[in-house]
Amino acid sequence: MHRSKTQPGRSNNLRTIPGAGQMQKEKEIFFDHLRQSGLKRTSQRELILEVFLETEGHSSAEDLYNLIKARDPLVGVTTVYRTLKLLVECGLAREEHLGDGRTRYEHLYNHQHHDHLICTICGNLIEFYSEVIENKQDEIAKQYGFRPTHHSLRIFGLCAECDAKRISAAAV
Amino acid sequence: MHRSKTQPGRSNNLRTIPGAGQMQKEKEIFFDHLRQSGLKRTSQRELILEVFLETEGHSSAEDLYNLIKARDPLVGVTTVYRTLKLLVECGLAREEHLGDGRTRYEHLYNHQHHDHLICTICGNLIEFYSEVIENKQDEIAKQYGFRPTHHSLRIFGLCAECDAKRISAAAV
DNA sequence: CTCTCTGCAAATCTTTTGCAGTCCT
DNA sequence: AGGACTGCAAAAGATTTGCAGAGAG
Repeated sequence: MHRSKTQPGRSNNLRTIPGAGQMQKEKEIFFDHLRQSGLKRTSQRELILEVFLETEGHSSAEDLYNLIKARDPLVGVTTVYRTLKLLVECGLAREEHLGDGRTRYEHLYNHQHHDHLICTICGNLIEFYSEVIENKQDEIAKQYGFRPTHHSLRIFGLCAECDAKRISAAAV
Repeated sequence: MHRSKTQPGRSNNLRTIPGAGQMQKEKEIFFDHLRQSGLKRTSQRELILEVFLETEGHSSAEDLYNLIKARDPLVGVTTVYRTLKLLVECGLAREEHLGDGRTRYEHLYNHQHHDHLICTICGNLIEFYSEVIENKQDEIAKQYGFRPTHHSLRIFGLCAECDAKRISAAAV
C-alpha cells in the first residue's frame, strides 16, 4: 500500500509545513473558538491541532493519534477524538468517509474544496475540483428548495497503475 | 428448513410489490449468480431478496432484518448481512452510506442511477440525476487515467421544510 | 454423502461515554 | 475555587466470524 502517509519524525521536511504564520492563524481560529464556547486552552488541544496541520490531510483519528503519541505519549485517544470534533466545529477540518470504516480528517481552512477519486485496489487518492460540477450541484439543490451545507463526491475505481497491472495480469 | 410460521401466500402485501415478472427476473439473476459461484439456493436467501425488492430502497440491514423477521422469525441477522453482500455481488443492490452509521441498500437492477440530497435535520432523502454531472465525472476520471466503477455524490443540508422551520424559529 | 448454510454467541473495530482525578482561568 | 479537561476502562453500535448442527444438490 502506497498511501502517502506523513511520517512522525520528518524534521528535515519541516519546510513542507504550511508556514509558521499560517499555522499561527489557524491556532488563533481554534483558540478563539474555544474562548467563545467557554472551553479551555490546553496543551493537548494545541498539540493535536499542530499535528493535524502538519499532515497532508486524509488522516484518520488513529493515524493522527499515532503521530501525536510520538510527540507526547501521555495523550489519550479519547482526547484526539474529542479535539478533532472541535476542529470540525470551528471550520478548520472536515470529516470524510473514504470507504474503509474510518473517518478521515481533511484541512478546511485556506484549502480549496475538492472531491476524490479513490482507487479500490491500492487506496490511492486523487483530489480534483470541478467548477461545472459544483455549479450544477447548487442549481439542483435550488430546484428542490434545498439549502446545501456541504457535499461529498467520491468516484471509486482503479487508478492508472492498478488498472495497468490488472490488464497485464489478465494477459498472462 | 424453518418455514413453520411463514405463510406461503402473502396476499395482502402483493400490490406493493413491483410486479411479479420483474421480481422473477431478479430472482433469476440471483439464482444464476449462486449457481455460478457454487452456492446454494435456500429459502432464507429467496425471502431476503423478496423483502429487499419490496422496499423502496435506502433500507439498512437492520430495517430489512425487521421486515424479514415479520415474515419468518427464524431468520438470523447474520444471514441477512451475508445475503445482502451476495445481492451486491451480483449487481442487484448497491451499498450507500447516508450519514448515520449504517449501510443502506438500494436497488440497482432496472433502476436508474441517482444521487442524493440528504437533510441533516430530519434525514429526508431526495434523489436526483444529472447528466451534466455524470458526464463531467467521466471526463475527469479519464483525465487522470482512472477507470471508474461507481460513484457516490451526496449533498448535505436542510430540506425545504426544515429550512422553513429554522427561519421561523429564528424569527421568534 | 459432501460441502455449503444457518443461527447463535462471541469477537471486531471504530468511536463514545462514565468517572475520578487534574488543570485552566 | 469551580467548572472544564483528561485518560482509563467500559460501553456502544454495526458488522463479522467461529462453530456445530441442518440442509441443498
